[in-house]
Amino acid sequence: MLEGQPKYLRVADILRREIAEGVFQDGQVLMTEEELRCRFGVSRQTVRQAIAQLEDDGLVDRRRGSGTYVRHGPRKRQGLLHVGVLTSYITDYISPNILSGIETVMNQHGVVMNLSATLNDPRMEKNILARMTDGQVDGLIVEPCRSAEGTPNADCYRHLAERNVPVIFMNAYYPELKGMPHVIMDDAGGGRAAAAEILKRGYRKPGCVFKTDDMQGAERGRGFLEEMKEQGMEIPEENILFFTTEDRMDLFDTPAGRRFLEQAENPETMDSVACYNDIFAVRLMEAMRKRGIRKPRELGIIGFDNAMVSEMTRPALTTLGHPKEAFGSLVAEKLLRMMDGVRQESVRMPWRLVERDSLPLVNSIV
Amino acid sequence: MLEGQPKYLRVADILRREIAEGVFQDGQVLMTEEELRCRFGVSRQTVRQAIAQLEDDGLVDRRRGSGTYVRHGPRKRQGLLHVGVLTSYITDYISPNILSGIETVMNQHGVVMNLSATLNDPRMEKNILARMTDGQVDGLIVEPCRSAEGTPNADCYRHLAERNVPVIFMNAYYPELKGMPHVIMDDAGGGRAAAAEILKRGYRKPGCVFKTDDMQGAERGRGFLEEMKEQGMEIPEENILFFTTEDRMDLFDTPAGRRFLEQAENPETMDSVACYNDIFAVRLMEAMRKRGIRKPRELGIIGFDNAMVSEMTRPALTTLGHPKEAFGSLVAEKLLRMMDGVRQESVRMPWRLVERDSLPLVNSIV
DNA sequence: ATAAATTTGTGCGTATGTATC
DNA sequence: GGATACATACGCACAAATTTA
Repeated sequence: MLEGQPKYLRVADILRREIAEGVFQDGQVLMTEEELRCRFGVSRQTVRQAIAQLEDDGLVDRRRGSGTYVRHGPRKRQGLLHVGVLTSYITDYISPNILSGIETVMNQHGVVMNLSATLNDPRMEKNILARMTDGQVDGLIVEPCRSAEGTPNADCYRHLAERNVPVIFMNAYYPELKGMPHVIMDDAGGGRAAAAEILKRGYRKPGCVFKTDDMQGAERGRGFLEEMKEQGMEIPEENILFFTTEDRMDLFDTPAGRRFLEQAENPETMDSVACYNDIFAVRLMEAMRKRGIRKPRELGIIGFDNAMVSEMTRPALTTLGHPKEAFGSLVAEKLLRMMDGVRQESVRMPWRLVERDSLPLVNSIV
Repeated sequence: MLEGQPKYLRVADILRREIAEGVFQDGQVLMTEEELRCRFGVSRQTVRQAIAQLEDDGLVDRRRGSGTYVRHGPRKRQGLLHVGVLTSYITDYISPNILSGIETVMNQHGVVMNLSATLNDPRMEKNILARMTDGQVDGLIVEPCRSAEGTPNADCYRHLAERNVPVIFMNAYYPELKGMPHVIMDDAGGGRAAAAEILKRGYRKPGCVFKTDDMQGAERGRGFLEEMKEQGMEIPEENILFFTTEDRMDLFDTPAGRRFLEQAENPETMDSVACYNDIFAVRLMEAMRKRGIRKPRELGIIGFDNAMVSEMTRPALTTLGHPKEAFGSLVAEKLLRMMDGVRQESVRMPWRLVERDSLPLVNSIV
């Protein structure tokens, strides 16, 4: 055979491309085996072998006595609807709360949930998407990985879109995927709110710790610094600590982390810190306590998310509260509506300040 | 064709079974297409169609010019391994803790987790299994539904076994599925421990509330009643409340539940209760408090699982502690070993009494 | 090292079965 | 019932890869 490739694969490729290009309408389509036999000048067996490939890919349905049908849009399943959920982690931090909101709504609607963790790794994301794409789900909720960098998996998402599998993003989104809605927190606004609160409470030497490889961190940091600047507060570079997923485990043991801690030890150079989230707020407290040079109370700290830990630390964390369960429910409900064919707009939810003990008024510090 | 089934499927089934039974050794095996043609008296094409099925299931490898090889042990995948996890609920009660243990281990081994909830409904279970069976996962962790009644989905599990997908059950198991290992708590032993503890602390009018449609509840109840009997304590029927998943939401609003509460209100008829788990222990406390007739402190209560709520109630719950994270990790590790082809034994883990305030010594009651 | 034999892969023709319209 | 279209089944020929003599 010319080209080395067997005939049936070449036929399959041609048909695959034509289907992708929309040559065939959605209803009853694809020529009969007999027609294809004539068109390509091969035997009917070869045509069947080619179509078997397409069927494997979920591109066509063969119905005995009726014909071979092109399947644009999601595979019609008998029985229950299935929804895929991709998060960075399943049982970490506030994920269980968000998932609980999603699960509740899905259960109410009798929809099966299928949950996988990406560990914030785009390769993992690709791998899971590949299976989801294989006609496995009727809808998809995704928490992006390293959203500040865009995604190498845009093709996978476009592929889902081509099959009419609705996708909604939560907590962040990939800017290159225009058509897909998202539900996020107002991260830039949260950063501004944190800055405003720090200044309102009388702090004059603020610092901050923000993650830079996801959209949430980048936006929170941007908002924070902009608000500070607009209110006339210049923050020296040494008081700013940026980090990425890589050093999330031992941030305050890195050179940059240690330099930051030294700044934070001295009340003359730093009197308050806005932290990417409650985990890092707690880690900062621990690191300060371990060094034992300043009492934690002497450094004002504000976190993000209002995670469980924020209630349990001493002093209890002042933080911007993430709606968690309500957030998850909203995402789930929007996805269900999309699965009903109703277009959904993106949503940016506001933060709510949760005042506890870690960011006291300046003159109340002992 | 006789039997309605096409020949190629029947040939495939026979071969599948023989592979499962180990008729073929692992190295070079499976007879050649020509031999199979003679053996089954069908054409070579039909044999090839049958073998194509097995190949789809990942049971055999075909190598041109060489032969068709049986693949015992897990399917070699390109890319990552995928593990399916089926639990009753994802975010309820102690599930997140168990899942966290599983997730940690899976992440350490670079295995993708795929999580679905059955809502304790065998139909849901079947639905999810059907997709998992479709060559989607390399291993499966299952928390059974209504395990006391056996399962209508035994076929699905056998189907998985035939395809060399290892399955491990947790918290309970289906007795009809002999070959598959499980990791469970020693529920009967826990029931006995609860009974012994109640008597040791001087209670003389015990009652109990147990679920009957899952193995855990049935075993806990059995152990409890047996231990009581062996220690010479007869429990009147009115002090025993059995229930099923259906009335889990409003147990103490059912006729039987209300009768039980009336018994519990009177110190002469009941002075202590062993509860199926911590949720029902808390519900019982609430129901008693709502009726307002006795102070909760006057009724000794012991729960199961050491869930988060058990620390937060007043009085804090005395309970038998479930290892949760360690339990999940153990399950995950065993499954991974099974995926490496190492047979695993079932495990029954012991309970550990967590003494708090809800089951005080009798003479210390005010 | 080469040739021959073996084994799976590809391709075609034909006949018949069965579901759908 | 008849026409149509996919499903199953068989036989044959040759190609390509591997193993064996």
